[in-house]
Amino acid sequence: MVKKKGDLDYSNIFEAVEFPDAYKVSYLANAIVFPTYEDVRKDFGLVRSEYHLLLCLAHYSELTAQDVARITRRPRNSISRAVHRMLDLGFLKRVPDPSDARQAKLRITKEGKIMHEKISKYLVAREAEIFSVLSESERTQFRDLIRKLANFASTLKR
Amino acid sequence: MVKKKGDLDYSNIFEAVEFPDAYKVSYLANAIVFPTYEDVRKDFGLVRSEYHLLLCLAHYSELTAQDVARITRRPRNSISRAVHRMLDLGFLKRVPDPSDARQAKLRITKEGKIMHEKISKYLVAREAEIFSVLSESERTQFRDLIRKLANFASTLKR
DNA sequence: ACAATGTTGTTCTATATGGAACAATAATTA
DNA sequence: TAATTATTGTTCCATATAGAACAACATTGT
Repeated sequence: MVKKKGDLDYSNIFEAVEFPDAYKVSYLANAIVFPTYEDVRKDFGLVRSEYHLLLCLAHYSELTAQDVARITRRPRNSISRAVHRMLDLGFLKRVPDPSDARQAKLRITKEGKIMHEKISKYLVAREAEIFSVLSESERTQFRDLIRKLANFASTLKR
Repeated sequence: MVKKKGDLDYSNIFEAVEFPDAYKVSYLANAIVFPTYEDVRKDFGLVRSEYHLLLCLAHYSELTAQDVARITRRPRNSISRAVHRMLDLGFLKRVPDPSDARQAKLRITKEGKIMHEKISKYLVAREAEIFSVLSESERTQFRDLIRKLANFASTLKR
């Protein structure tokens, strides 16, 4: 019996690696999160920062670019670039802040909301697919744990 | 009492978003995984694909570039580039496969192992820091759940 | 045996990315 | 008030990234 290519068990490394939990989070990022951003880019024409901007402004009525950078933990310049593109696309509007001339308040437009809903629908379906492997109670457990981790991560210095 | 900048609760979005679990996985990737790759680049001089290569070959004695791409879910060309740089750096050696002239078997060198151990040590400490927010039993729970998700993700078509 | 199809590793190219430096403005401190 | 320090948003730049096409070779099917 000849050893075929597919016989190599690629998932051994999940347990062998010295930091197995962090590795699997990283693996999920590579296997799911980033391909998903790529899908959004291909299907909806928005890159990661642009979508993040839309997402934030769909949930907070008014934010500065800096706020978005903090919320999403992305670099300011990426968000800055994204703001310009989203303004051009008509998904955002921007008004200077009279009380602080350095910054400008961003709001989502009607068109932006529509785009956000389309993308959300896709991402909700994708989430359902990924988490279908967990039972209801497992999913509840996971939700609690990932919440703790995310909340903790949000307190780390940048 | 004036509302200060820091008062905005940036983590509201964790619960408000339409796909809260997937969002938090993505957030962890942005907040932790990718900054960690960045640290590795700055402190050890290896980019993501290069480190992945080292990691895989520290755990599997012999792999092709394609194997590494599959294991890590990264594009082949990224791995290809990484292979050349790692050969130059003396962290890898490569021997053509006599039974298949298309491919070559990769192995880690002594120097590569030393580098891998240094990086691992850093990553183990980082993992400990991140997961310190969970109790022992929570961590066990999380390990089981993330294992299921990662194993499932590894079955998804690329 | 031969054609069609698939696989491996590579180069080329276009784009996304984030650090660094910057100007404008605001906040803090002497 | 004046000087220093911090913040915002921006541009510039160097690099990481992944798709696409490719040549070489292997496999499959007829």
